[in-house]
Amino acid sequence: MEFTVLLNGPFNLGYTLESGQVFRWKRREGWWYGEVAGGSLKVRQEEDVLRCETSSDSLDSAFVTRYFRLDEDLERVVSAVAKDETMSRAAERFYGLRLVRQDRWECLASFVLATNANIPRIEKMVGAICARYGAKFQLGGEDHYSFPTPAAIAGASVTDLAQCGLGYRAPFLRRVSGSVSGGQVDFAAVASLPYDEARRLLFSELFGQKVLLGVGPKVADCVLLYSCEKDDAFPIDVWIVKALAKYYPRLLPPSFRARRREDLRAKLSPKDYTRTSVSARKHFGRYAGYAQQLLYMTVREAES
DNA sequence: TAGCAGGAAAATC
DNA sequence: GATTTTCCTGCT
Repeated sequence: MEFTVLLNGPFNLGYTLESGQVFRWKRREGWWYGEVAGGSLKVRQEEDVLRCETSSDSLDSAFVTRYFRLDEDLERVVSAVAKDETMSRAAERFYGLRLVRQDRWECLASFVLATNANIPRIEKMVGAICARYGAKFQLGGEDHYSFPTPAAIAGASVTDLAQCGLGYRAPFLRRVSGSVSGGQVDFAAVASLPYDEARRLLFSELFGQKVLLGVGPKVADCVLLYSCEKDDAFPIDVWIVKALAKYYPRLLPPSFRARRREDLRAKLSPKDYTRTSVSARKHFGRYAGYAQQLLYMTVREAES
């Protein structure tokens, strides 16, 4: 199916897909190709129009609008976030960057794999589990694979999963898949609750065991921000630590700053993660997640 | 609560 | 080509 979506607010497809929120999009000859919702979506931006081609009728303009959150007022977000020099420059430099609304299960599984990895590596791992456990479909003479269902991964052996280059992540992914396919994760409830309660739900325990083993504060924040519309979630990865140290040192705990002066590789302890999260969310406000995304882009560009 | 293992690939030197 | 780093979490 071919169609166009008329943009009635700021949007930049490239910034949005290159900001590390999604792992199944590739740019080729001016087009972006992504596997979403069990099908394929081919998109390019022509100023204020998105030109789309999709593999199924369910991937329509309503889906695209929903996925890219095009019905939301980005100007309002920008004006709320661009309160100082750093943020207004970032908002201008990466104007049109949006958070997407991706599939919750896919987002959870992807970020469980994201520990101790970089983006090319994550894309490789995700691609491998899709090719092995996803449903195959054809488009444009090519094979494509949908993201596997939780049951498909839960039914695999850890050894088989490890074959996809997951390493120590394989048992975590399988456990998480089992919890999700077993109905122990109520994503709808997570999405409906405010940040703190939603977060608690992701950390809930059953028989004294975490339901989602392998999901710590960072992964939880990513799931809340990228798939549950918690725009005030503020995931803190190594890049955000760099950005905060550079532009907002006062948001980092003094003790951590001291340690980091000794060793630039110093990592946030769980306690420091919480402290930083609280101060950053307070500082950046209800759209802290957008601020985080802009900081990420800014510091990545500055370091490259 | 601090330190460390985990595991493979990318980035860096 | 070797070393370091990489969108971290769990365990001791």
